This record gives sequence, structure tokens and C-alpha cells, in this order.
Amino acid sequence: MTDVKPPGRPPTDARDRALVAAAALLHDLGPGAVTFEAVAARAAVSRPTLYRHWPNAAALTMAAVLADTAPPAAPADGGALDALRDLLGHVAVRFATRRGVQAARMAAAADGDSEVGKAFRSHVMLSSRAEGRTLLDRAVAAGEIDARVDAEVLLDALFGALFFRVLVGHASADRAFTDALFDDLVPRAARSRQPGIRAL
Amino acid sequence: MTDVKPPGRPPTDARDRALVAAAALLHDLGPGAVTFEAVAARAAVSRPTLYRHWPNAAALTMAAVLADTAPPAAPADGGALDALRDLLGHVAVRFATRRGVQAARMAAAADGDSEVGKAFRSHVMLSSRAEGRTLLDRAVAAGEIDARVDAEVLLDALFGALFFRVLVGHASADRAFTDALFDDLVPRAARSRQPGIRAL
DNA sequence: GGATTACCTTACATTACGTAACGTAATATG
DNA sequence: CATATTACGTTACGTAATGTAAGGTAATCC
Repeated sequence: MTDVKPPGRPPTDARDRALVAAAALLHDLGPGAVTFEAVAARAAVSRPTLYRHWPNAAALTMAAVLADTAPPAAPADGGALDALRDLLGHVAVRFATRRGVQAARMAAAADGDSEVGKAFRSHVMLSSRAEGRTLLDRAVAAGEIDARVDAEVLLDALFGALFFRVLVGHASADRAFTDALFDDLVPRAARSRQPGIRAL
Repeated sequence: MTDVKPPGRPPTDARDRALVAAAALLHDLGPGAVTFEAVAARAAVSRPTLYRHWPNAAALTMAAVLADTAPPAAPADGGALDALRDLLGHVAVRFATRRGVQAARMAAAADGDSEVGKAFRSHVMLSSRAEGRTLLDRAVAAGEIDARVDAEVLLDALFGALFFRVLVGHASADRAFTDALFDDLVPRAARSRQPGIRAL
């Protein structure tokens, strides 16, 4: 549709090289090392060009983080509740990596007043919750779960607990944890399992 | 006991003035504005003196945040479970302020590799959870709650959900939320209330 | 060829950092 | 009172990074 070429010299891959360099610097040396100077040197891109693409180093860093976020896994074909359980596990393993923890930290620290900060935080920390919301609604509609559940509270409990462990690091945030979390908190329609806290 | 005065000139209030100035800058202009230059100018303290007290601006900012954290409220005299419910509410109102949100953001973003970063994160985000742990253990011992509860998972669900809302800001993190959270997640010993998710 | 867009090099002023050298002020101890 | 000790100030210096400007080259479309 919109493949009409605009006039002028087409962009080179300078933008992508800068994003790669920024991601590498972030991974190796942390957020403080992602300066325009360092990115320019590493990506062989001139500093003024970086300023033409991003207003400051923070914006470039956020763009680099967003650029390497893997697309969400295909939803499982089983029950919606099992899919939600799987989703939690997938989010856990994603944020268990060094990149994942750094992304979560950046999202939590992103400026709350600026629009880009809020958008970044939503992308990183709220997109998976939104997927969970869809699955939870499906589970309610399918009668897999007690319909009286307060979805908003339950979702924050599930994803909040996960990100809490990822950010604070006081305990492991792995699949075993999300499974225990899910089994403790999600009240399945009184069938295979009793509602409430999981027995030891 | 250790009130033997050391020799030499006693410290002035330069340290406190610097902490106050840093807190003010943090509140008014955000974490990025807390530079040694700005604090020195505002507190009428020389820059080399700041370097004698703190190694860098981040350490000074964290110290300023810790300096104005109110002492934890006295534990309620009622049941331990009610006290835990109150604790969640108190934490919510504390972190509902601008200062609270900034403290939570800083804690989440604090460098995970450095010792001071981990200590700061623990102080801000883990101290209230530890209080909750004590109360929860008391509730179990007193038979107020189903003894089969997985305390670690439950605590992360409660405090994680709270900090999740504080950090992301997608929904209000007030007392009404913590009450709903508590009632939904905490399985009271089957007496006054059914375990599991709160009915709508 | 002319217009347009992307990028580069060089340069400049500014801000903040981190440290060093040196001097002064206030207290305790002998 | 003399001295050691500690706290703080002033001034200064080199470095890193910021943000912007000016002028030039390269690639593409009309």
C-alpha cells in the first residue's frame, strides 16, 4: 500500500547499528554506559546522526530494549486457564535473563511524567498482563473458573508477584514459582481442585 | 555507652543540609536533578565536602530517601490477620505519595550488582514484606488462617501486587485495593469467610 | 540538472564529574 | 597554652558527556 518511495537518499542501516550497539552496551556495562559517545564509537555512527533519531540517550536505550523483545508466544490450544498458566511461565523465563531484568528495571524507573516513559513501561510490564486478561476472560466465559473472580485484582496479584521477584530478587522467579502462584491464587471452578491456597 | 567524644572538630549540620537539599531536588525535579553541583549550591555545602560523605550522587540520593522514611507504625493490638490487613493499607498510603512512588522507582532501578543498591532495594521494598511475614506467622500460630498456606507465595502476591500498581500506575494503589487484595487472597480459617477469591 | 533526504566531520559552549592542594575552624588531649 | 585531630571551605584542574551548529558528501526521485 504505502510502498511509494519518498524522495531523497534512503536511510542506511545506521539506525539499526546504533540500536545493536546500545543493546550491547546495556547488556555488558549497564544503563549508565549507554551514552551517545559510546554508541557512536561502537556503531560507527556519527553523534549528530544519533541526535537526529533520538532526543537523548534514555530514548535510545528504551528503543534498543523494545527492538529486541521477542514476539509473544502463540497461545496454547488447550484450555484458557492452562494457557494463562503457561503465559506466566513464559514471562518468568523471559525476565529471568539478564536482558529481562534490565528491561524490567528500566521500565520501573522510567520517568513517570514523560509520555515515552509511560509508553515504555506499558509495553514492557503491561503487555503480558493484557494477554493474561484476555485468557482470563476466556476462562470465565468457558466456565473454567469461578465467574465471581475479580479479574483486575487477580491479574495484579499474579503478574505483580512475578515482577516483584524479578525486580527485588529476594527469591527465584522461575516456572516453579509461577506454577505455585497460579495454583494458589486461581480459583478453578470447583471441579478438579479446591479454591484457595494450595496445600503443602 | 559510646558517648566518648572523639577528638577533632565536631561535624556541622552540613550533612543534614545536604540530605534535605537532595530530597527537595528529588521531589521537585526528579532523580536526574540530584547532582553534587545542585546539592552543593542549594545546601550551601562545598562540593568536596559532599564527596567526603558520599561516593557519588546516587548514594547521596538513596541516603536522602532513607533519611525521611517514617518509622513503621505500631502493630495493631487486634488479631495478627487484621494487623496484616492494616499493614498493607499503610504501605499503600505511604507509597501513594510522590515521594513514595519515587522511592519505589529508585529502589526498582537501583543497581543490582552493587551492594548499596541491593541494600537500598531491601530497605525500601522488603522491610514491609518482612513485617508482613511476622504477622502472617503469628496468624498461622494463632489458628487465624489455614496453616497449609505457602507464606512466601502469598506474601509476594500481596506486596508484589501492591508495588506493581505503585510502579506501573495502571490502576490506583489505595486502601480499597489492598482490602480487596487481602480479602481475595488470604484464606481465613474457614469461619467467617470462605477461602478463595472474593465474591463480587 | 534540481530537489530532497541521510549522513559525516569538525567545532564549540556548557554541565557535571572526580580529585588535589591548601587554608581555616573547632574540638580534645597533654 | 600547644598540639593533634577532625570538619569544612576555596580554588583549581583534567576529563567525560551533552546538545547544537556549520558546511560538505552521498544517494535517490522527478
